[in-house]
Amino acid sequence: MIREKLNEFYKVVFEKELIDEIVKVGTYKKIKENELLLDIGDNFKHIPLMLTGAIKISRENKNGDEIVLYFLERGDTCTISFGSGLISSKSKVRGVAEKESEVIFIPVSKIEEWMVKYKSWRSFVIESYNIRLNEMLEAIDTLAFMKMDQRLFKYLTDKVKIMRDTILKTTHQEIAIDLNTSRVVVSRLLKQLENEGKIKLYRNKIEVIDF
Amino acid sequence: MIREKLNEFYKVVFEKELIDEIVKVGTYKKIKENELLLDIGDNFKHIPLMLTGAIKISRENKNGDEIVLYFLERGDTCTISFGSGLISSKSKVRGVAEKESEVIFIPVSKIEEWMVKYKSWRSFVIESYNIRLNEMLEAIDTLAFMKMDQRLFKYLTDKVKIMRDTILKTTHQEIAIDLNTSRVVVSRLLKQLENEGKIKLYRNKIEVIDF
DNA sequence: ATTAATTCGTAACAATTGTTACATAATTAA
DNA sequence: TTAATTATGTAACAATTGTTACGAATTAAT
Repeated sequence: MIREKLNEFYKVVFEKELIDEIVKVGTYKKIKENELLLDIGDNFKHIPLMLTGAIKISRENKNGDEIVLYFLERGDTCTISFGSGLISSKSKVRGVAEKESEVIFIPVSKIEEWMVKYKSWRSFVIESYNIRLNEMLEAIDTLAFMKMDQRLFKYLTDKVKIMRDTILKTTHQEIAIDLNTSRVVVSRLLKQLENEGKIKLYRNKIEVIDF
Repeated sequence: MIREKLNEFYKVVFEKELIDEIVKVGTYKKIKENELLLDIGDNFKHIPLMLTGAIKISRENKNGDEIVLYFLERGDTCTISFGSGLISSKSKVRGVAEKESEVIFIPVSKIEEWMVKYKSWRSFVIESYNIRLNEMLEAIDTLAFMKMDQRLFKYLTDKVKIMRDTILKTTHQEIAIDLNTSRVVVSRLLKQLENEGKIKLYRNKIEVIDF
């Protein structure tokens, strides 16, 4: 079962023997919408390989303020500091399923083991890190250079791509939390975007027109 | 010469054989203050191992707006996406020497080669990525959760640590660029910090009192 | 059906940040 | 020395973002 899923989503990358190993030690899991995969401070013994769905990765400070960093998608893995060697490190981010998702969990100990044995795994881990770093850079660009109206529209269009649906089921309050602003600000800017013809507003629902 | 420098700054980490290899293929270089190490878009064939000094890592968007991400220090390396396998990737950040620095440059091709052969190198690369990711998370926290006055003070105290000097030689304009704001805003907030007794202002010079 | 809770809209105002403009002081160049 | 350049201080105002408050519409609960 894991083998089929892996072949469907990762076959271009991994060697036959590596897939055998993944099948042996990996555990397949279905994650329900809004389910918490990992929280800040959890020290994780497994890293997830995404098969289907989408995971929202966010960050929270001590005051409880939150901000969404990026989304994980098919083929992604969340290798944000799995620690190396003996140190099993603690998660710095939160991951919540944005919709029902399928994931294979790999024990952290295997990451380094396989890095020695399999070139494809080595590339995969490094590539994952690079992708993660680029996502972080994009988040930084967004925060540093964009105003709230642009950030909001980017948030909406990003989510449309992730959800593969131009109709987003969400509330202004939820968006406000994800962008670390207030509901009133979101409502105001959404109304503005609607007046510009870029979106249409409904209760619990936003249709993104122009993306 | 490289061997001595390596032993001085990295001996706790690397195996004897690895150090031999670094000595063989690495090139030692002294970087002058304000010298550009790597620019955005450069595709780099070498990664730097920092020995002494400090490198300011920043990001720029298409409009030319800039923002400082973090500083590299002794023992650090800048492995922001060195690419894996065949793809030699382009730099997404800019690195400028904040003061005179010593660096050993390693050909990118060796990174993966040594990851197979040396456990210590494997740990080093992974650790570097993790450190980098954490720096990026800190940058994100700063941008997402702090107001400009706090960001400014953090900037000053971070720089004091890096420069190992409570007197910073800089101008308001320079700070404004690093924080992606305007000179007037920086002057205003600096004056405020001075009134709070946290800093003292001079021409081309800021003394940080409380850090 | 009535009540309660949730969601959204909007006004009014506050706080923060950005911009323009200009004056003064210090430094550098001619 | 004089003139030009650079760095800083500050006022006045604009734009953006955040907060409080409240009403209306919709949905959920009793």
